[in-house]
Amino acid sequence: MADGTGGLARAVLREQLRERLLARILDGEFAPGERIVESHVMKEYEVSQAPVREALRDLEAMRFVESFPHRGVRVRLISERELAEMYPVRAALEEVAGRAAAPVVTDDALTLLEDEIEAMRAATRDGDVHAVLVHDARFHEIVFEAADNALLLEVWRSLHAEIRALVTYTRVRVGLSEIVESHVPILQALRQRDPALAGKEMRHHIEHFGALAFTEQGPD
Amino acid sequence: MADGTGGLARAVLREQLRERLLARILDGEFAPGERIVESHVMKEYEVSQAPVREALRDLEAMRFVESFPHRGVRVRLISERELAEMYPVRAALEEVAGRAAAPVVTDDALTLLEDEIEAMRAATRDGDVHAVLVHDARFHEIVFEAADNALLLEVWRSLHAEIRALVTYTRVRVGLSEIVESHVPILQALRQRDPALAGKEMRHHIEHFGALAFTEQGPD
DNA sequence: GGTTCCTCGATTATCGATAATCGAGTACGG
DNA sequence: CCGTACTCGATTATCGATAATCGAGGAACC
Repeated sequence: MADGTGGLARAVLREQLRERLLARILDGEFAPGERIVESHVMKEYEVSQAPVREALRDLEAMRFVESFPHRGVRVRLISERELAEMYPVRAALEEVAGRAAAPVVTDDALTLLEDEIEAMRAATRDGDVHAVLVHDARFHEIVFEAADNALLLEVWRSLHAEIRALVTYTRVRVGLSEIVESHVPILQALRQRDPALAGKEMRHHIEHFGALAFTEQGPD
Repeated sequence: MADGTGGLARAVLREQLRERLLARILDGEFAPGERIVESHVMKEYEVSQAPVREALRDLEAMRFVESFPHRGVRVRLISERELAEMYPVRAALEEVAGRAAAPVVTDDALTLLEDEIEAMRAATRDGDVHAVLVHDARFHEIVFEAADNALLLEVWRSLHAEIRALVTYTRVRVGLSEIVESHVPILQALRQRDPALAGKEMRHHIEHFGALAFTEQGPD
């Protein structure tokens, strides 16, 4: 990071706090449902209340936390219902991204996508579910970036909290390698620069696993 | 408003400020590109800086304003490019909403939709473009509400700034009544509770006018 | 003449302190 | 016992003041 200070120092405090708190949420240090108390954060980072509040407000806009007047902020607890609601939205957005990306995707981006698939395969061999899902998310993000539509990318990113929550919820009984290999047709469609096909593959990819997550109850 | 006080008093200041500022942005009192200076707002509403900053941050999350560190906040200027980027995203979301709403739409909601169409017709007779677009937006919002998917509704609302900008940009050469009447097939599809058809009509509705707005250059 | 440095008014970012609000625990009356 | 009213510690919301930063304009230098 080349921060140089080892602590908080450069740039705007609010932004640093936001990043730090986000990292702690993603690491699970702040568990879902847990309160984040302004005064505690103040003391911990030795800053005053204003930047803490503003950082928390940013996180609220990013849907990672929720707040109620006079009752503070807590890490958002994403219900299965909300996760189920996400699937049709995400499927639609992914289709748009696939369609938009196909005609304009660069060879560099295609290489990056291939790298992510390889990384997923490696993680699968190690049985590292978390790593698979991280590279999975990154794969999709690359497609959205390639689509060259800033608004589309931003909207997709606003689902980050929900997508991230999959990592927690997913007691996926589907084989990891099935997830991984299902990315291949997407990459192929993009290679062919076929918008309709790329869109279709993206949509099916999401819908397929969405359906699995909520209809199948694997054994335990 | 039934505020009772005539000024700012009840509920959380930040929220009141947010609503007031938003109203002024939508009314065009704060023009796109114009700066909003914290100290001026402070004095005007006789509040301190913190709630003003937080209200502005909310508006930033809602995409109505943008801010840069140490350089303050300005009303977001939505370019034609961004507007063009919005169409595929919006079309996809509207299709999802139509599909989701069709099976579960209530008779009350259908009545509301009909009322909006009537209101659009009345506004058309008066030649009131602004009113037509307001009822147009409301029509779509009702469909999203009927879809009973909180996330979908929230995502759609996050495009509010862009949708609103259409009002400004739209030098639509298309006849107003064409816009208005193009809502009728949507309502019909919803009445029939046909998800695929409702989705298709919603998508076409958006794509049609999106295409018009950016390819046709009507006479002046 | 043009570039660089500096100053200064305006504005934003942060602070420390106060006021308002909440919710759990407790005392009181039935 | 049960429900209501009250108290109080914890926390959030707001304030007024200070520190940091920015951009425009002017002076000094090449």
